[in-house]
Amino acid sequence: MEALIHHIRKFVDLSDQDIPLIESHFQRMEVTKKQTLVQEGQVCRHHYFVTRGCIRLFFMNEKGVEQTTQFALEHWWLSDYMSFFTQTASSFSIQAVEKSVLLVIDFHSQEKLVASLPKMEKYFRMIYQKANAASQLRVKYLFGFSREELYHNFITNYPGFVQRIPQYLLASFLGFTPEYLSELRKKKRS
Amino acid sequence: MEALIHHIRKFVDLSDQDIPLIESHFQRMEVTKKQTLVQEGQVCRHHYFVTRGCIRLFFMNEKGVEQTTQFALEHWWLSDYMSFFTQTASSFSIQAVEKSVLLVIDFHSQEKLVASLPKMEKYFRMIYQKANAASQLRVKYLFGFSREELYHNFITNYPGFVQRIPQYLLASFLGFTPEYLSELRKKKRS
DNA sequence: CGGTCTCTTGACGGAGTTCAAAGCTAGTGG
DNA sequence: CCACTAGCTTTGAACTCCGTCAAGAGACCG
Repeated sequence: MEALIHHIRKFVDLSDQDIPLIESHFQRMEVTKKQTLVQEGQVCRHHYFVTRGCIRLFFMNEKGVEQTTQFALEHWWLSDYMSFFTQTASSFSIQAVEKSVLLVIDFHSQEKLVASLPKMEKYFRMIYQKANAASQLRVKYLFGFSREELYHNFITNYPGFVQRIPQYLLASFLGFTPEYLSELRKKKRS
Repeated sequence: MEALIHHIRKFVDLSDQDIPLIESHFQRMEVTKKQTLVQEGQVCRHHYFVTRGCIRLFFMNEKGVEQTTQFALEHWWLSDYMSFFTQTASSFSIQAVEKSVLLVIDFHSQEKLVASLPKMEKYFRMIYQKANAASQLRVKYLFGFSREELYHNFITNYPGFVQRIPQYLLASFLGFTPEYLSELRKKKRS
């Protein structure tokens, strides 16, 4: 839980008595590699905070291939926000990429928490604002760069992360096939 | 201003004395077609609420072609959130697509407003949450559909909007060339 | 060590781009 | 209110990036 409290304190001031109140709304959860947290079509009931490990958001495209759209590493939040917010069927699945430790909060607990503690309302407002900013830039990269450039950007910006995940997930995240990724790697070497 | 108040009331309850306080933080602004509100490289100082008309977010790609990433119609919010939130150089431009009426609020006014009126903290939290949900779905569509499918989805989901904007903006938004859009339209007719 | 999952290689094809040129439309000023 | 022009849209040909398919080589796990 300390990781979460520390993260919240980057955005708002918490008094010591706020902490148990916040913690009481979350549950700690350990998941194994490839464990599914949410299945496309079900309601995404939780908002996930990654304490350790890595999870991903993905969907199945028309050809039956998994398309990853987001990763969440340590100290990132993730959910299918449409499903979470409206409590309707999810259009994504969520799965652990590695053995991970998560803190989870369900929709009603989150609403109760922000209602009872305005600091948390502010915290989530800021988290969402940041996520929004990141999405806008993501879309800019997707439109502004060729797949080859996306690959080069990614490996230079997140060299450590590239080590952690299999190639096929990276290809899926960048929006191309493992075969083409392999070709790019070869090109780079020579 | 009524449009904004009405919009806020869809998310939170406002008392009558809240209204002048809220209104005092905004400025009304009329812009002509193609008027630039923010130039890529400058700080995006405002958050824009569209009362009437349409504005867009775009950037210049390496080939010198404008790439539109978002439109905002009546009752939508728009900004370069990274620039707005951190008050650093923007990586997008914002321009009016048509003659429009906007309500604008600068970063410090918005922070003051949400600090003085917790309802507005909640309102913006919800606005950002919705925007987030929309972004996730947007990325899903971008990855999951071919450009031709994106085009068909768009014209069936937003038939009225297609009438309002020039073809080349639609092409830019969907991520392909006006030439290819022209080809798709021809294909559709026959 | 055997089997399954992951990564690599290469040939081929097709969706979408680029370039250039001509036709069309709409806004502007006279 | 018309005429002119700049900007938008259409066409078509050549080209390119990247997907598909199929087959082989590693790598990892029981």
